[in-house]
Amino acid sequence: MDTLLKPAHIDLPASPRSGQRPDPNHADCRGVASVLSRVGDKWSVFVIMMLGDGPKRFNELKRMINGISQRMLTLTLRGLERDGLVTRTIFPTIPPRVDYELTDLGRGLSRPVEALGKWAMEHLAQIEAARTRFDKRGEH
Amino acid sequence: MDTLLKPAHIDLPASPRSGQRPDPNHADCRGVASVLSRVGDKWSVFVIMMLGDGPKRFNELKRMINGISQRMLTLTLRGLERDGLVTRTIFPTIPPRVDYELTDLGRGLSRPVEALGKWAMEHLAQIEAARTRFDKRGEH
DNA sequence: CCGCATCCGTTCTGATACTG
DNA sequence: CAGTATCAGAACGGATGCGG
Repeated sequence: MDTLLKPAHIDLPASPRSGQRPDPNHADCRGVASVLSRVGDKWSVFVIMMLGDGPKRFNELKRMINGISQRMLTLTLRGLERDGLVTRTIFPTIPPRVDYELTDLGRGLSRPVEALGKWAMEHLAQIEAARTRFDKRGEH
Repeated sequence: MDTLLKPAHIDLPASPRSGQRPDPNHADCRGVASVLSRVGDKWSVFVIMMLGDGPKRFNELKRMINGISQRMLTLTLRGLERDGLVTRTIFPTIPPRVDYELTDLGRGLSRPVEALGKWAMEHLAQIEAARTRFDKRGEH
């Protein structure tokens, strides 16, 4: 079990040398980063959104997201489970069935996440326009 | 200028085979993903937050974030600039001075982002507890 | 049906050194 | 001070095959 499905996450970039003196204001930045990188994870956001509707099965999620590979979905779900954002319920039937559902914590997170998603959809055009403009200028 | 400071971003995972039939509901997921991955970018969130206070200089930002390397800060700022979220103002003085500031678009984004950051800080303890618990069980 | 493990290419990151 | 170039190591991500 050496390589496992390496979650890796980010945990902490490990606080820098002791010689440094970050503003106390930003002392918690590292910790926050580890939470945000879960959210920032491309797939996590989608999974959280999909699960906002209610519990889903593995392949149901896979189908909904559709661009995701099995591996990444497994990894994402594990990460979410690890962080206490989703629960994993196994029904030892044949064939097996596994349901994923948001915890209260996860449901709380889904609100800001959906706000972000909403914003993203509304301003998508503007951003893409800006991107195109920028790229055109850059290609000197 | 071959390797440059490769931005790479994500742009689009490129939509899958045409044989697939994702719910129309998720047709725009890909586009949203490219926006979210900017937000999800560990550093982007911090930069946006820092800039929420007002314009900042390059090294000022570097100092505030403190875990970031010069390279990553440059990359992050470029990406943000590309997306039309921040402006870059150069003062051709000696020594040179460059100010970064949120655009209106960026300021709009900073609201949901800060909500997310706020949530992250408030629930950090719960998440870390869940993580520890999970890891302890995993280390069979 | 659910999910773990391995191979293996691609991408990201940090450290360092060099310009204007 | 602000930024670029380069390189080597780490992490990510997908495809495939196996097992409960």
